[in-house]
Amino acid sequence: MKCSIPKGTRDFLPVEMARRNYIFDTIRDVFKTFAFEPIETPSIENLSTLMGKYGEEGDKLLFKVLNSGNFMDGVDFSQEYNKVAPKICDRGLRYDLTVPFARFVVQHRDQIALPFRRYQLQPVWRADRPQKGRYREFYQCDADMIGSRSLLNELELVQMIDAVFNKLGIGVTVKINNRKVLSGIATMVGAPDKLIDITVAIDKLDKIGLDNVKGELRERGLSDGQILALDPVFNLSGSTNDKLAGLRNIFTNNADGLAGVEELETLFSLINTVSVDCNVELDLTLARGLNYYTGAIFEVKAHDVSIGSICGGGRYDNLTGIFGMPDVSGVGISFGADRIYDVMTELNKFPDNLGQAAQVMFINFGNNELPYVIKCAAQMRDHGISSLVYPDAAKMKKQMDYANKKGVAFVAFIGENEMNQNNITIKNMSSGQQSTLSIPEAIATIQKA
RNA sequence: GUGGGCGUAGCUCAGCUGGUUAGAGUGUUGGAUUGUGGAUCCAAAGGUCGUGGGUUCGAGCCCCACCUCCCACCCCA
Repeated sequence: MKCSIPKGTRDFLPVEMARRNYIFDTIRDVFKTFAFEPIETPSIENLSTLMGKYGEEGDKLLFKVLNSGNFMDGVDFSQEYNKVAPKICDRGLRYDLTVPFARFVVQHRDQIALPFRRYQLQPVWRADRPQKGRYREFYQCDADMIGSRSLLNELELVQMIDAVFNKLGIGVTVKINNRKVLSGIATMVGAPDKLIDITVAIDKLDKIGLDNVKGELRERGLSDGQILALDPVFNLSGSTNDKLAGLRNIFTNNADGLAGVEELETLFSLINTVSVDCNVELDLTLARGLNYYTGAIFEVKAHDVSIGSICGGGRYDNLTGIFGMPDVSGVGISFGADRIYDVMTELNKFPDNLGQAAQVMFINFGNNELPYVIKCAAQMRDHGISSLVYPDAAKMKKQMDYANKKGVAFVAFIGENEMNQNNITIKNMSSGQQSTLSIPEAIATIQKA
């Protein structure tokens, strides 16, 4: 039988786990220092919780879970797939952590104090076609604050992004935009209903160029006049302040747009009051497809690596409203641990002392010495030293070879001599040095190494 | 969902314009070496050449279909 795992999923070897945990630990530490508390939610949610939150594309990418039992009874299978699916699938795998979090807040509103800040490190699933940096199962590391409209929250998210990538040693640019500015633009050209179409097209500006963007806008149903009306936006240039000032002029009498500009002005002036090492820039072409965003939107790109964004997020004013708890605004970011892993691999940024199965391995000479060996190993473990007793009295070469491959720091020899004199011989595997010591001395030596 | 590329040993790959018994390196196992690893040498095991069909006297190689993985678009972490 040929064994394999489903498309877009991966196994992780011990080395990989050590590196992944290094990323998770780094992110978790930053979240904790910003006073976020952990929660978890189930892998499967009711499909009704998930559907319609991520746009048409997102609905297609949801993994749906087939009902159990006689789910085919009374279902008309001659209908289209998207009509049949909701009837035979009541549940689906979560697509992100933000929507389940909104559901969580509504459901547990009596047990949490607003404003509430939580972090959550869990896998999500998308039925995308896999490719570089895109998996069907991947981890998101989310931090969200809910129940506060203060832009201080946005500032702290930027500081957290800065802290995480600083610790990991990755150079990044944080791009910031505001959905209200985008909808202001849509209103300005007289196509508020085309907000998504306009943003998706504008998003591609740096990739396909102005002419192609205009072509795409035309395809998406904007008139030539409307496209022409966008020119003042495309012509904005200069510093962040210049662009924001330009937008103010464009947005006279455009309440939505002006509100967005004001938020951006406030956020950028806040950012200027703190010290941030990474690049932070205003990017008016940043759109982000998830259609629950209503205010600030963030996206983080790694320098020197061509991969999608490694972190993203934004403010959502009414996500809980869908579940029956209106007027609770939230804002959050999500770190893509798997992409960060890929970036760090490509840039060779992992520390090389990560992960070690055992600090000391006891050579197995046979049943005579074994009771003493077991006692020694127990003492080592009591002192927090990870210890391994080779399970079989195999040939010395084989045992040494194994210790070498495992990368254990010390090998312990306990034969007749050592046992009789209550000693232990330990060998440092990287230096090759070897000495016979009392057990407390050996413990001290290993702990020092 | 659309387009492109790949598929030969556990892994990385070679295999000539189609020719008889499919190779190397690495890894695995055993030995040289009975209380000492990384090096070297020897030996062994390991393949329905992605799957199915077709062309041919003859297919790993040519043709068709399907599958997989990779890459790009789309979208996004």
